[in-house]
Amino acid sequence: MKIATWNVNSIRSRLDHVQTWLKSSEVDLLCVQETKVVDEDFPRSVFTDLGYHTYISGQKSYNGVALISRSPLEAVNTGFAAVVGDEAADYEAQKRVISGVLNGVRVVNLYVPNGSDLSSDKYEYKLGWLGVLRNYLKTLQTDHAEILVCGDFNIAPEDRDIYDPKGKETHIMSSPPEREALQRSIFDLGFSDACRQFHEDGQFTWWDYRTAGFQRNRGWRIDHHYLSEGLRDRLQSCAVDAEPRGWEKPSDHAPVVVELA
DNA sequence: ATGGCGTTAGAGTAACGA
Repeated sequence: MKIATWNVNSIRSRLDHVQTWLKSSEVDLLCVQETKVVDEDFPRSVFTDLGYHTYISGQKSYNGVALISRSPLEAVNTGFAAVVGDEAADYEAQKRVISGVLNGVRVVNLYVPNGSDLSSDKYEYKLGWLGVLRNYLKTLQTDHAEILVCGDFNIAPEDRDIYDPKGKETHIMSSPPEREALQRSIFDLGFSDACRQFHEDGQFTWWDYRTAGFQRNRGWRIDHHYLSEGLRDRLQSCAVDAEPRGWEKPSDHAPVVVELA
């Protein structure tokens, strides 16, 4: 089965791209971030007409996540609080988490806060959010042997995931505290980076709209698939599809696809 | 050093993203 993650930067602005890409990529499940739309305005029928089941958690203007699946998903839930309860109360307003079970695999679709810059309140929010993520995933692990955590993490795990890492220790998405939080919330729980099973470097997933970032391949790898131990042996491929980034009026992110046996 | 581009909201800019 093929599972993709893609930050579309507004599902309504990217509707044509998402439809076109769904048809050509033939993924079983597409995990979308930054839908930027309240649930009642989500363009559901477009995907229903294409034969997909849609599960959404959105809000006005910002954030928003969705699961678009060929088969119905089981046990879908949204937000951290559905799993960890009151501890996540401060993080429920922003819609950044949706999860469902496909063929026995619990798939978690995340839109990790950006953080703005290191002196911002949003940076503290990002680190706090990642702390709750750890408990959320630990709790899921008690019920599910096989978990895939994917999404826009807004963190480049290592310097080789940035086109030019010079000076990036004070930069959002690559500062040491963010990387340490990723270590605690993902790698310390036994998850592994699907991309690293196939690629040593490159594989950028985001290029800045400004300064012709894509044309000059000034990219960052910040969208990821993380696999529980049992899924590692089933991983057939992990690849960025940079093509839609070159289309007219693109999202600034490209989709990343994993194939599991 | 700053802003650069794109989206949303909503009517001129401002917030936000990364």
